[in-house]
Amino acid sequence: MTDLPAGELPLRDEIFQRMGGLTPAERKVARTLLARYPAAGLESTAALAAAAGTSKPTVLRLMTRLGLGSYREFQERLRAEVTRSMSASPLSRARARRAAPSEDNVFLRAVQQRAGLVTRLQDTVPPGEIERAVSLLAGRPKHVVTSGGYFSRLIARMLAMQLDQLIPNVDYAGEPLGADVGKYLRAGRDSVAIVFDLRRHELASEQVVSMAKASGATVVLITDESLSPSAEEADIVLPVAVDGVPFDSFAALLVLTESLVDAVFQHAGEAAIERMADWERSVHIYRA
Amino acid sequence: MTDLPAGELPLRDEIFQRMGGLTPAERKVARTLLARYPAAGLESTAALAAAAGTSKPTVLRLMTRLGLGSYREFQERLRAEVTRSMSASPLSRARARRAAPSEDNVFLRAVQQRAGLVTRLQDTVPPGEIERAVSLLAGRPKHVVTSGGYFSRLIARMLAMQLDQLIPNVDYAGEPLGADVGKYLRAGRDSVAIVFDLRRHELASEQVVSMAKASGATVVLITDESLSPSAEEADIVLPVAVDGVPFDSFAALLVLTESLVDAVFQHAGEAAIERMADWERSVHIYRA
DNA sequence: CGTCGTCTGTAACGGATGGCACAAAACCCC
DNA sequence: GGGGTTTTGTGCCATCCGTTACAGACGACG
Repeated sequence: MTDLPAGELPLRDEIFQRMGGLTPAERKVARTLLARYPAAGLESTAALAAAAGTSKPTVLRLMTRLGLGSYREFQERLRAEVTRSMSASPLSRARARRAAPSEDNVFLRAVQQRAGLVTRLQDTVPPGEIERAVSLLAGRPKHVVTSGGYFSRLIARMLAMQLDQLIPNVDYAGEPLGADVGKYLRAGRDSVAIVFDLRRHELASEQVVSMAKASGATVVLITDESLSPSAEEADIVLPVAVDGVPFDSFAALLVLTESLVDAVFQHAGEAAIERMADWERSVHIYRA
Repeated sequence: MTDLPAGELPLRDEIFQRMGGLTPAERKVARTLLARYPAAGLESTAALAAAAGTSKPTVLRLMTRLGLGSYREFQERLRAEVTRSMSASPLSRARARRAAPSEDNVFLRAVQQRAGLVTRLQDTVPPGEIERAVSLLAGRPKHVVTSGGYFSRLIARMLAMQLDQLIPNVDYAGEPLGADVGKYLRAGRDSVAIVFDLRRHELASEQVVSMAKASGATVVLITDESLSPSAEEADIVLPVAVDGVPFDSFAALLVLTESLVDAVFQHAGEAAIERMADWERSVHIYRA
């Protein structure tokens, strides 16, 4: 009963998986489709295009590329999928109750919740997007800058420190619109700007992204699942789950950046190892 | 479970309940709506009318009678409901992952490894130690200072920022042996010093712990499983798993601190909420 | 049987929709 | 740097949409 026709994944997964082989504008559509699933796909082409920041034909081209026939066919499949998923919903209600092991230990509950966020990372970040980010960073960019919002800047800083061990010319911009503006103006065609912008999106991040784009840099945006407004301008978007009660958590964010660095290391090989050796030699910390 | 705005039942229940007060033709529409929910409602008025064996205007009259404004409004509500319901059930995801091309993905391996570290947190940190740490911080200490090593200072800083939202007089000491030494000398009998010292333990951390102890502060040490040398002097020791290849990970460390903050918040109650409100009021970040 | 009120379908209208051809723009590779 | 290719947006059309006005159908009650 839960079986689908052979080869027919749920649309969400189909899109998720094939994101790598899309053109940039198509990818923007795919992103908003996943971010607001399935509502975004049940609206009109015009509405979807507007939400994604592109045009109607791009939406239609996405459909043809995914091998779904017309947009109407796509919507029909979506509706069928939704109906199937909702008629099975009494089940999911039971799951939800079981998933909440009502332990009165506040701390452990917080830990488990965050462990869940980390696990979800495999679902929120499209593999294709990661791959692109990794080869971008491992492909000897001339210059890499990171920056973030009020809290997320700390993760940005950590990313910069870790990345700096692997590749040259990595900078952290604490005040991208102030004292550190030069680090962005220096950016050129193969620079990379990594921008963090999480929930309660800050106005400044949009300006930073625009500035980076304007100077020709490739922009990697790391944001929450609701997608920062800057997502429209960014070249690569890595969405991350951060929601928790009462506080949002950076757990998945940190794991994402660490794993990104890890992957870059594996990908860059020789050069990275050499640089790490240099690093170890010149930066000396007094050990116990 | 899923709490809705007051008075807003799921549309399905709303229709079901008010079926009695409908005209026969309207009831036919309602029936097909319920029979093929929600797909039938996401199609056009013409399609729905045809499926129900009536005419378009009847469909529209149903909407007005149910107090939903236009048909488009109705569809919008339906879409929102569907989205909410589907984002709560990450049921189908596992399939997609299994079906994915089995490139032994470096990134995913890194993520999973870190997820493991977070899970192990429940075993590495003694519950009693956590409990003591929490009641220490929630017990209105006069003063709290955090500091860390070369990398871990970033986590220390984050902890300070988060804690600062809950309790007064929280400081981060970037250079505990340099410019920020005053923050430690100020410490008294009920001050708390939180020190991070991870693998490749740094000499400086021992000095910091000694200094804090000397001035009467209670010392909380957060360290890796092999235990920092400073563990001997510390009052509370929270061990955390950090080991990974090729790099150690701060994932569990961050989760520990966040969850600690979470627990302190739950424990401190009223006072913390009040302080958070103040914080929210005075610190304003420009949002998008 | 006629009249009233309610219920329902037909017809028509403006606006929005999905789809398409075509030209501009961006990109890439010699 | 420039030729060729890919990618993307604009303008347009036929169609379908949601909505409204209107008139016929039905039933109740005098």
